[in-house]
Amino acid sequence: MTGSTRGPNDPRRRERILDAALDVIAEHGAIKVTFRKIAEAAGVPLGSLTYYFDDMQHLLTDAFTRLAETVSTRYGALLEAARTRQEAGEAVVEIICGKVWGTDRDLLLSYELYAFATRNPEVRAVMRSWMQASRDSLARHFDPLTARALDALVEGFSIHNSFDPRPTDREAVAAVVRAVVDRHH
Amino acid sequence: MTGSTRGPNDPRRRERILDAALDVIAEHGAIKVTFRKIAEAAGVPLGSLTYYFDDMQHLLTDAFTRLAETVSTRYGALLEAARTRQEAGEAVVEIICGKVWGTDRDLLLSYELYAFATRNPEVRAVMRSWMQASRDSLARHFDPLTARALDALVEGFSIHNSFDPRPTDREAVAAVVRAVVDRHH
Amino acid sequence: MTGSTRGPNDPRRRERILDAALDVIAEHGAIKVTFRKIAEAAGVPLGSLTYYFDDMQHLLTDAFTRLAETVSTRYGALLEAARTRQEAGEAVVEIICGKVWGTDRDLLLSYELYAFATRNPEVRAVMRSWMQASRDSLARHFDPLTARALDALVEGFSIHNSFDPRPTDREAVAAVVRAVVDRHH
Amino acid sequence: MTGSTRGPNDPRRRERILDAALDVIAEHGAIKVTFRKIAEAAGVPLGSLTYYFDDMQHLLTDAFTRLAETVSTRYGALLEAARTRQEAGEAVVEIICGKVWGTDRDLLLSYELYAFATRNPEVRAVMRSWMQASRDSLARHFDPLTARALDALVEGFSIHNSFDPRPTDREAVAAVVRAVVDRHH
DNA sequence: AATGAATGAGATTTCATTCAT
DNA sequence: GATGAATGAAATCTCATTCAT
Repeated sequence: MTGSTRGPNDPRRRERILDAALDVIAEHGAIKVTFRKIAEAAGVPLGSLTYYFDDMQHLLTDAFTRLAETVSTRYGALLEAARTRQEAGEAVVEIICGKVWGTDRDLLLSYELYAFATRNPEVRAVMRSWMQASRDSLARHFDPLTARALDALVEGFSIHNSFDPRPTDREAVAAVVRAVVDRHH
Repeated sequence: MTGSTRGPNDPRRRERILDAALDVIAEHGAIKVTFRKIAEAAGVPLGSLTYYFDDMQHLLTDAFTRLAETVSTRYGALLEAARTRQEAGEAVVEIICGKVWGTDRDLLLSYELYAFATRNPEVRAVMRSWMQASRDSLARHFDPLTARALDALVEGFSIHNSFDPRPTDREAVAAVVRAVVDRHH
Repeated sequence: MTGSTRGPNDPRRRERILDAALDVIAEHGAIKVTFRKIAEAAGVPLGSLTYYFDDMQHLLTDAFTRLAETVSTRYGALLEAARTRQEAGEAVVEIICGKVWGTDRDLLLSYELYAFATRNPEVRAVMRSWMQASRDSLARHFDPLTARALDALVEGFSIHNSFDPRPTDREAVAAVVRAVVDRHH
Repeated sequence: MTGSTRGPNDPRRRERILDAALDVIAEHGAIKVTFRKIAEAAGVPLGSLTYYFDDMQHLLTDAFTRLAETVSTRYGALLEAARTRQEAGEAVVEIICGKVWGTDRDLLLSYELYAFATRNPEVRAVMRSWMQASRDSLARHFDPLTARALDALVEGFSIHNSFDPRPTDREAVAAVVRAVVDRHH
């Protein structure tokens, strides 16, 4: 009996439940999440959900919090790695056009997250931290307004591209980013 | 004999139900929509919901379609009204900072809309028309890429501002818009 | 405007509704009959059902009555046509093995009929007339008990054959019928 | 602590529900079965019906399967008990005229069963086993065709007698059975 | 006479949550 | 600590029937 992945003493179970919840939301939509579906997706007994989480509201809060933190971390890592303005600008383009955030799954989940956060102060706070963190990262290379503008571009282009049958390509996105970055000149 | 509340003469009932559905979503979130809440909000008997709509899925599809069309129309009107590049740029700023779209209600509904559209081809198609229409309006004054960039800015700034305790102010937004608009100079 | 098959002044509409009701029962089972399905099958407006019939109970009563009469007539015609004991015996075999009654549809409907008749004195009376009529026909060639026995054989073999992957064939049935007919010898 | 009416210890509940379902069908007809009536008859909470059975269709399938098995067992027991041709013939008469199967309740249920089985392969299979089993029992004393003929007589006489104000009496039935049994002589 | 839009009553079904073990 | 059988409350949905036209 090695450290099994289930049964009593399963330290990762809580996290697996949250990930499963996000999977279920991604697959069926928050509108159709049920305990049963989450339990099944997580491979845990039904009863353990209400054992770990007081109720669905708390479970979703934690799940969306986890999502925001995960995405924020990935997003931040790319920006932090940039050493120059040039690299920072390229990182922004990469975030928009690459698969950093632009995964269909993550984007879809972010819509659900925004909707949920609007009604949930706790999650809203996490989102704000994320927003602040990404701006701070950008602010190491750009002035505050440019940081905000780039952040807005990431958001807007990502969403529109995901619905667009002919998304704005990397070259074009880069041109817009350059214009915003060089706007004082 | 004014429009009675009963009998076969209530031509606007269908629309009233859809508006009520959006109200309920705005108030409680799509995650908590129920027929009962919608019926109450619309002031119609419960049974009439499934008389007008095959099931909840169809009702929501029609409601979100209506939302997309409404918002698109309002959005488009502002852009169409612009006679010069200058005015078009100001319209973009107005859309971001004014109450055209930025209503908390509409913004919140748009998150739910995006989430719903991701799973619903019919609604997705309406969203694409909307996106195309707003780009076409902008394209009367700007080149295609600038149109896309402005559209992305509207989306991104609106969302971020709605979550931001200290939103980017009108002056700052205008500066960014100018940079994008004048990016060739 | 020739004598159209629908619209006002449609003398056959009542019968078409009853036939449609039987079709619906045959297709979905009495357990799932609805006014809407019947109206659709009959090609008549929904409202005409309750115009012609007080309620579902009455409609079904009339439909099953019609069924019993139809089947009884067809059944009786074959027996009446027989001129000799020999022919009467052959008619019985034909009823069992041919498609006189043994249609899957009619047999299925007869189960529903029996179930319905058990609770409905009016329909039960029709069924009794039918039973009496077929015995009377048989009694022109056979003594009363033989008539009853043949009637029972028709019932029993028809039912069992319909469920039997390898039904009793015509030759075998004929042998049994002969044994019953000739039982005094 | 006897078997309590609540909590996880009610091993016979599933069967009680099925019996209650048959009771309700016998009383009101399959056409009017509802979860509520069954739950009341079984003395269980409404929610437990869909806990034990996916939906009404499954519940009825199981109930009719149970019916077919019960009746088949009782029917079979009488035939198995027969030691001689003579006794087997008497058992057949007893089945027709006695209260083995001829109960109004069981007969009525069998009409509903036949109707249901026609649409339900699972139940149809159970019915076939039953038919086969009773023929096999008879075949221990009679040739295969005689077995089929007796089986048909049981079916036919039982049904007709149940609708007949003056049913065929035991003596008469016995005479017919004898004729079939002795048909080679 | 005939219709079909409309609805209320009730059906099925779902599911978060409880709680005995 | 952990479970899953069980249930009540409420959801969705169906449909016979009514009734204005």
